[in-house]
Amino acid sequence: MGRSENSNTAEDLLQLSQQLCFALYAATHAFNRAYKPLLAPLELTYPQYLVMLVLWEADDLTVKEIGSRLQLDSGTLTPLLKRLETARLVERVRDSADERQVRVHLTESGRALRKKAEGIPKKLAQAIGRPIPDIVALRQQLTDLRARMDAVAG
Amino acid sequence: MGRSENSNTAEDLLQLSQQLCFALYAATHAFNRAYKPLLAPLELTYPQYLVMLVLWEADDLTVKEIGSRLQLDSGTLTPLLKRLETARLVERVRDSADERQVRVHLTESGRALRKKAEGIPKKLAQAIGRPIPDIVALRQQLTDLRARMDAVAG
DNA sequence: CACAATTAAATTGTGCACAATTTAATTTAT
DNA sequence: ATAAATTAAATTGTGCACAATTTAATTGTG
Repeated sequence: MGRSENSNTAEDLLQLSQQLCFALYAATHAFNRAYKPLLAPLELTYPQYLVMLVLWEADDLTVKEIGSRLQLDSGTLTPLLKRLETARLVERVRDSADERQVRVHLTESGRALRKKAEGIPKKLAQAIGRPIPDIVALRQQLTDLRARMDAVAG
Repeated sequence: MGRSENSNTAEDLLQLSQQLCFALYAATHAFNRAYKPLLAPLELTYPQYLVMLVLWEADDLTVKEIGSRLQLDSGTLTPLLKRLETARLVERVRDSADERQVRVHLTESGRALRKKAEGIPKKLAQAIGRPIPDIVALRQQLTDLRARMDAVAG
């Protein structure tokens, strides 16, 4: 109000970036809530689902390799992978060639779960309810944003 | 590859929406990592910072009111607010008119902290490093997305 | 008025996320 | 070959996030 479009003050700028952070934070939580009922039949949490997606794409990875794909460290992954092992979806075995590494591979039921998971993204896409190009563009913007943030935070 | 732009199969669509979810998830975590060093001097976590932003905008709110602004429930807020109280940034008092409610208000040092926080969004905006209209557009898209997700998940 | 239903916080329990440290194996540079 | 440095997981501890339950106060209804 009373300020032209081309004279963004420092305050405007600050406020805007705050809103972006909060919008991101809120959208992520809303997404997680939307995923919950879709993942419930598989008895997976969203982070567990991400790990399964990674393994469905490339099986038999080390904890480190899974971590680099999802930007998570062993402090997060070790207990998560133990839960997946307890659920008989994966097995964790020390690499005999390099005993520091633990290789994670799918069990038969881990591979079988993929079938049950196939319907999920479609339902979620319906929930998003936007044209494909919009989804692509938004995804790309978020990926760029992440790259910038990573560059800042290391 | 070998598929025209206008023939998105069900699989494409599924894959795309998966990527959007993951991009959102990854961008949020990258944001949190970028915030950490900026919030460290204030000794606040990002969720604590969000609560302080809410209170700086409108002081003396009930736990419920804070929760509706941030989409968080008492299970999350009660321990967080107790930590802010321990840090002497807020005080929690039962409402004498309705003893079920707890009103949260800033202390003098809670109000004073705002000065130290003022520099943060600017640094973050620099980290984002994009033109204002792009930030506005992205924020709007995320807000819309959240609204759709909330509509689905209740 | 009494009592059922509702509401606001708090509590309990599970599961990330991440910093910091520890343990053990491997690599590198003497 | 051996000591130092590096690497991969695991562990420890803090702080969300959220479902489910509990407690206590208030409101609504017969």
